Parts: sequence; C-alpha cells; structure tokens
Amino acid sequence: MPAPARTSTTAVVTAGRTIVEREGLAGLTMQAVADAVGVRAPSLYKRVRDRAALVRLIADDLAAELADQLDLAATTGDPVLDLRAVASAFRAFAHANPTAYPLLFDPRPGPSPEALDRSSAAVLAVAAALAGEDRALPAARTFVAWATGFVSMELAGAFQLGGEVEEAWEYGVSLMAESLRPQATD
Amino acid sequence: MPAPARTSTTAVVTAGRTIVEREGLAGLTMQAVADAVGVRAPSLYKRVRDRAALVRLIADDLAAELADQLDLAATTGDPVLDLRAVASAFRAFAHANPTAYPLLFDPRPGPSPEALDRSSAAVLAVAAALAGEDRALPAARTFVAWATGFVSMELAGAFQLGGEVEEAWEYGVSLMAESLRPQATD
DNA sequence: ACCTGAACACCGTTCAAGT
DNA sequence: ACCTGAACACCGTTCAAGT
Repeated sequence: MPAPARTSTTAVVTAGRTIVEREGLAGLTMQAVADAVGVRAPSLYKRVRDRAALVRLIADDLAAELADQLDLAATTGDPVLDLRAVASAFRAFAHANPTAYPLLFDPRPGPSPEALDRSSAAVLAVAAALAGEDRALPAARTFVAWATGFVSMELAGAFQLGGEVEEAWEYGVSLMAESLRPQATD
Repeated sequence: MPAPARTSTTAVVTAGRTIVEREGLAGLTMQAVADAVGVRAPSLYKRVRDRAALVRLIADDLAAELADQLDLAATTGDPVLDLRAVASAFRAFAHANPTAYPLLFDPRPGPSPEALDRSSAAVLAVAAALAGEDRALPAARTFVAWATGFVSMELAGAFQLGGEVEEAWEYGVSLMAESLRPQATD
C-alpha cells in the first residue's frame, strides 16, 4: 500500500528556480513551491531537507547550466577570442537569469564547490592559454573577479551614473584580453 | 503628557548593523533589534518604516564608513600608490565587515545611490589620474568590478582550490595598476 | 513509501489604548 | 509623541495518521 510519488526532486528544484527568477528569493516559500508542483508543503520535506537545502540545489542547477554555456563558448582555440566569448557567455547567462544569478556567488547558501569547479574549468583553460600555465590560476581569478563584479554591479543598478555600460564592459574585456600575459605583472 | 523617546534611529541602525555582522542578515529580526535597544518590537516602527528600510539604512551606514576609509587611503598623489592604497583599504573594510559587506552590492536592499556615489568618489579620482579624464569612468568601473568581485569571492570561500589568495590579489592589483592607461585599450 | 491535516514556534506588522 | 500588549497573517517545520 505505498503512496505513489506525486512529484520529484528535479520538479521541486525546477519549480523553485522559476519562482526565484520570477518573485525573488523572498518569494521562494515552501507553500509556493508546493503549489507549483501540486503537493502540500509538508511533502516537500521528503525531497529536500529544508528550505536552505532547496536554495543550494537551485544554485547547483544554475552553476551546472552556466558551466555548459561557458564550455560551449570557448571553441575557437584563439585565447583572446575565447576569452571574449567566455566573458560574453557569462554576461548573457547573468542577463538571462538576473534574479537567480546572485545565488551563484552569495556566501549564504552557495552552490556546492564541485558545481563551482565545473563552471571555472573553461575559464581556467582560457587563462592558461593566455597567461601561461604557471600564471593560470591568478589570471583566471582576476578575470572571474572582474566579470562577476561587473555583472553584479550592472544588475544591481550601480552603474546608473552614466549609460555607457557597454563602453565600460568593452574597456574591461579589452584590458583583460591584453593584460593577462606573464610580463604584464612583472 | 508625551512619552519620552527611549531610543533613536541611529541607535536602531547601529544595533541592527551589529546584529547583521554577528548573526547574519537572517538574524536581523525586529525582536532582536528591539531587545538590543531596550524597547518592544512595535516601537521600532516609529523609527523605520519596516524591516527593508532598516536594512537599507544599515547599507547606507556601511557605505558612508567605506567612503571615509577610501578617502583616507588615497593621499600620496602618486596614482599607482593611491590605487594600491584604495584597493587595500577596500579589502580591509570588507574583511572587517565580512557578513554585512555584501549589503553594499546586493540588489535586494542596496544603499541609496547617493551613499554609493560618495564611496566611488575616491576611486574616480584615482582612475582619472591614472587613465586620464576621458577614460576615468570605464577605468574606475573596471577597477571597482575587479575589487568587489575579488573580495566577494574571497569572502564566499570561492578560492578554496588553492591557498594562494594573496598571490591572486597581488596579481590583480598589479595588473590594474599597470593596465589602467589610455593606450592599454587601443 | 509518500502524502496529508493539524499543530508549533517564530516573524513582520497593525492598532487601539496607555502615559 | 512615543510606548505597549494584543492580535493577525504568514512562514518553516514536525509528526501522527492515512493510503
């Protein structure tokens, strides 16, 4: 006499991600998720330990999708073009998921380290090609720091002083592409 | 027969900021703030419109203090040294306020635009000296994007792959100092 | 094995009543 | 003018009882 499963963890995570994107993190109530998957709120606890765990799963889902997009972007083999492509793909992903995107970098819940690692693989590869193997890690971190910082500020509306956001992005991309070389730091 | 004020907006904001720093944003309950200032929770609504407004005031308080620190840091007149000093001061501020710091850049509440502007004044001045007046804005945005991104990732623990965080910071600071020049982007 | 209603503790907020 | 207790709606979570 077992009761048939009326939902699944993936359905819960997908519904949760949609809600976060539409209503913000504050709108992610267990009630709203339960309604979306057609179940009562207490049943969700058969799928996720608690709300915090659900947020982490959503962050993992985002990180996995971002990793796919970045892998797809770096394909030419030319380090400078690949760097520009990765940067554009990253920014496009953030623009496509403006509300949920901060989950990727907020300390609070944060995706699992493994999920983040997968996302950084493409960047590490480009950084190695551009800056050299021995400088790959600091070069990648500098690039990722700039890209995440830029997009976060852009989405937060911190650039309202002047409309030339595209100019600032292009300036930064060019600076990264031209400066991420071994001799640039000595 | 007026009742004497038993607290003040600044006391509420200060107490709130302490609580955020100690317990995280989730620990910032109206109850906890009320306890800290010695009043009942409903009385707080004579000082702040609601919890969201309190969070914004805390963010403003942080932004003002950060602006002070950055102004204090850029004093040598040498653009490269000033840039390094501003970068260090920014990072030191974040390390001193690791839990509350994200409030400065989170879209959710965010400090008022004016408070943010004051914080960026010192950076804009250094960027103008370094990159030239006509490139000051994109140069400042690139620098701020890198610095905020780096510190956010550092505080979020996203750098756990290798302990060489200092190396990555030094690499980034040097890259910024050497690359934020007009010819670097053409 | 999963689902549910009922219940609990907690939280933000409002408001009438006090001084 | 500010403070308070009481009350409301809402939320996360637990659990015994159903199938």
